Amino acid sequence: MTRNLRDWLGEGPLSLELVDPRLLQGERPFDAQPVRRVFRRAKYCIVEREDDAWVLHFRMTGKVVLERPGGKLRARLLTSGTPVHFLDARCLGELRVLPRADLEAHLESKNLGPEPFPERQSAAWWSQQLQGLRGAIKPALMRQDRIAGLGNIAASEICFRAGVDPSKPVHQVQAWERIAHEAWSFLHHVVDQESGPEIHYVNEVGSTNPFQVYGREGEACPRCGAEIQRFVQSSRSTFACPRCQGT
DNA sequence: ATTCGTGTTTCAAA
DNA sequence: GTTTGAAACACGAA
Repeated sequence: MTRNLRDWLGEGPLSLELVDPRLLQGERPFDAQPVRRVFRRAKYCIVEREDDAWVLHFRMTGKVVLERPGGKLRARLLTSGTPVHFLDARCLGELRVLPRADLEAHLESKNLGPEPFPERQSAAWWSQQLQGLRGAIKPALMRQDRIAGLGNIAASEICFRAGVDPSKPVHQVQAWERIAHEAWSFLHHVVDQESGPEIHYVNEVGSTNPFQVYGREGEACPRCGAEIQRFVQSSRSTFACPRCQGT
């Protein structure tokens, strides 16, 4: 979505049409200012204008699209060309606007760990980033302050691809080499595959599930055919193959 | 008709 | 310091 936004916004003047006032926090960016930069940090998408910075978070159901097929419209990003629509079914997404000078401090305050993507990180790096955590590996992979950007789906998928039991305590994990490889491989695969004018979430009507275990409770494991299990860790659904991952 | 669960983060409490 | 649970929200499915 960040890449799309970069393409769609270009470098010309940008302003905001606010539809749902709850979306916006901070300043009210209704003037038009040229776009300087669009980039991603963890799950935040940042649009820098001449004087301010917009920090977008899509939470679980937010998205930006050019055409508006349906869904709850929360704002429009207005350029000299086609407007960009911020859709958000559950209305948990947010847009924070702050002076550009404050951006660095703002991101700093989030305590985000380093990025596992797009550069490939080593087994030692993964092991080191999660070092000292008491709990299970799957929730640990979602710790934004240790490694930024992995969410509930990625954590399940990476454990599956690496053949690691999501419940295994971090300190007992040996398969860091496989985790490092599969994490990178999954992220590239999913970004590649999900690229396009609109991101489709798994739960949306008419979308097909592109994942190997996530959302596939009761279905056959793509590798061994055993039934995929669902269970809860840290109040989030985990999906895993009991045979491949030894759960 | 309620309750549940939901690609997340943050804050309080254990 | 670390981990867990609830809340913010809307809505289809159970």
